[in-house]
Amino acid sequence: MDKQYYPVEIEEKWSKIWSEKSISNENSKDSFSQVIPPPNVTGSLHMGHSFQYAIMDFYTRYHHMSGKDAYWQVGSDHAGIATQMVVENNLSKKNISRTDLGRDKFLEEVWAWKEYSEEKITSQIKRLGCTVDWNKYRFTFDEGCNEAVIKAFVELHRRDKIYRGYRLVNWDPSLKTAVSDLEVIRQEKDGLLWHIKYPIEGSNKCVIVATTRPETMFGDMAVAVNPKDIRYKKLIGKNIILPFVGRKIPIIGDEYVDMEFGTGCLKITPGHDFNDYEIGKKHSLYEEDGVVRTSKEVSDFKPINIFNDDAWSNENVPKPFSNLDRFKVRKLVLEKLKELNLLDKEERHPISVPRGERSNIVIEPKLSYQWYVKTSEMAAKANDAVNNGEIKFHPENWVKTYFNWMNNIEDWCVSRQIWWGHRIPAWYDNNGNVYVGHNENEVRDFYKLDDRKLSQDEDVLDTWFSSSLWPFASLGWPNESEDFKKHFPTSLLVTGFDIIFFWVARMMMMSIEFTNQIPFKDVYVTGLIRDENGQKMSKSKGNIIDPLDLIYGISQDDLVKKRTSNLMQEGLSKKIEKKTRNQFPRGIESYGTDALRMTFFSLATHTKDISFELGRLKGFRNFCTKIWNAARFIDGYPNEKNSFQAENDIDKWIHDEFDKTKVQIDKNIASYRLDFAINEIYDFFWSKFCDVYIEECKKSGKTKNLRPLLKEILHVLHPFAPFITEEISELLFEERIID
RNA sequence: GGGUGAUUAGCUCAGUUUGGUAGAGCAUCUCGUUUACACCGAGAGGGUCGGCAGUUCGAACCUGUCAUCACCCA
Repeated sequence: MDKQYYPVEIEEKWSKIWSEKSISNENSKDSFSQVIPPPNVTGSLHMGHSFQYAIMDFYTRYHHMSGKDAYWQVGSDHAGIATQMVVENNLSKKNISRTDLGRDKFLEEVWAWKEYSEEKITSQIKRLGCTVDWNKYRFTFDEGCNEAVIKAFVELHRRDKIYRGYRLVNWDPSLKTAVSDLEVIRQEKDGLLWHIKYPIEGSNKCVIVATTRPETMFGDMAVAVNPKDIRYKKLIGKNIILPFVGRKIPIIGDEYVDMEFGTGCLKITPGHDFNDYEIGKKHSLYEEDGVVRTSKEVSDFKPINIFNDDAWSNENVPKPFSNLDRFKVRKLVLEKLKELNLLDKEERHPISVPRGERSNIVIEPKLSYQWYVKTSEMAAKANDAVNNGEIKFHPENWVKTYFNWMNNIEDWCVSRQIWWGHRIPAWYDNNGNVYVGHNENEVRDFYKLDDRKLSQDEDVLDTWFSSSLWPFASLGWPNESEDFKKHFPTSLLVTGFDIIFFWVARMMMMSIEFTNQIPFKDVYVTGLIRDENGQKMSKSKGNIIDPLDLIYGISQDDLVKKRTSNLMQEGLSKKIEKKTRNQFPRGIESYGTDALRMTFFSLATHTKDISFELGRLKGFRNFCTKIWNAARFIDGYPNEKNSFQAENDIDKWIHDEFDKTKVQIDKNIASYRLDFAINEIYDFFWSKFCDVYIEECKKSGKTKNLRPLLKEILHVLHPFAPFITEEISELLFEERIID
């Protein structure tokens, strides 16, 4: 054995071996299975991935070693909007837009990018030593997944659980697509509340409405007051003449109006606000010849839309306000209102601004046709599975979060107006009739259509739609594959709390819908890896650490270069460089994968935010070195015995301690407390095996049990630190632990 | 507005389910290089467990309340 422990050499050797073979106990009837949360093909893997993969790999190795047929499905995610944005950004550097290329050419670019990113990601997963079978690799946009997606969509449609509707959606004006409510991030901000005078028809009086969005006044269809409000009660039924537009809009009474808020008068803009939409619908507002009326027929409801796809004002907005960006419209409206003395006052008011998760642009509610999945019935079944204990969350507390959302779940908007993704299997004829089917021929057949011209829906599906099928689609569904039969439902899902709604809940709904089975039994919910100050790691904060840099080490200059290249904001560069040089005066040392892995386990506590601190990593590298040196010491003694046999009190003591440790570790593993488990083995190995037992053996000279005991310990240690244990096993015992 | 979580040694965190002398890693200090390991060994210092009140013989842990911070939903 080398005098020094060089993790990098050892790890490269074993990760290559493991990437070229798969482990399985094919003959075992007992299956342990899990699917990887497929990483997005948007770039490379970060700390969060490595963290979760360490846990998944731990459980795969552990269950494999206990004789189960352990299977870990590997793959990656096409990540619709995210990937399309990356490719668009790359193209924009060459001054090419996606519309310049057209749909087909653009998709070729995305596929090329996918190959590039996929290569990077898979090589990283391999380098981490993950025990997956690369022959079974899947991609959420491969042929099989496409088949699954189409089948799921068509089935849902034929079961009346998917529909096309015209309503208000969260519209991202920069990406020009609808997004789901989950993809909208709300940002608290200091804003202003404007009080605007609206003249009452046939009088010289006004009502004053308070609004945070004066630019939407061109879409106003009513002013609402609370019918209990004695100030305004008598105005109900009268009309307002909308400034600039001249539209006559009614004053309506609705309990929804908060009398305490603002002036107690609410302008109703059903085309551009979700609450207003509901009120507008309730009163069935519609415009006719410049007059807005209410109706008893919901079908009469017709909101007015004042913006185009890019959130510029459209032809429903009079000059000079038309054809302007929404924020310019606001500015101009306020100016003109002031001129007309219709702006009563403005006051400070905290507002929450909805922004696109990906684009970070302000989301504009917009009326459009979209496809929706009906969720209530599916959600109820998923909830049953949690309530009756079929699916368990670890830590248990996360069920609260789960139910918090599931009990208020809304229909899921699944259509996206982008190009990269599963095309919606719907066709339209020239009369606007919609037909859903597996392909055009099947559609004609199913609907018994003549040879009328059909054109397919241009839209694609939300990425999470395909992700929601992943646990069974990746195993072969809708085909009755061997993997599906043997490994579904899966045993365990390891994922972050941030995607419980996006992913976990939706997998549960879809799985029960299509397989009649739960997708997984245990959900191991992990926290999110933050920097040493608990801050989210992000490019713009300049605090990102690449897991590979912890494994290999990196010089200060290279780290600075990595953190400051490709920054969106130029000015940040100097600040980040200074901070980085301060924090890492000598760059980052090489710690190795085993040390990183064990650090992750020790951090896998029950908290949401996990601060990653190098001190912890250093401690586990020291531990690896300790293991190496202990093995090297023991290697100095001849192999005299194949199994441990206690010959004296200290032998009995250590084996007793070892047994106790194993019991604790098994318990901790079963209850998903790898932080406890790693502490157990750490303490046993260092404080008991090394500090006491080896020292006593040295003194007494009774060293025959050292080798056999080490061998036993290596097996327990292996899922925690696979590389070093496998290397030592080979060097000392000429045996593989995992084979 | 509704919800969840956090607050413990200089730093990063366990410990709270089943109340009973406060733990780990890193950092610090002292001593040690006689043959596994200085990424080491022997030892040491360091915390009135966010504040207040209560239950109890006894509270980091249970109850109430306040404060600060973070996140989620509307």
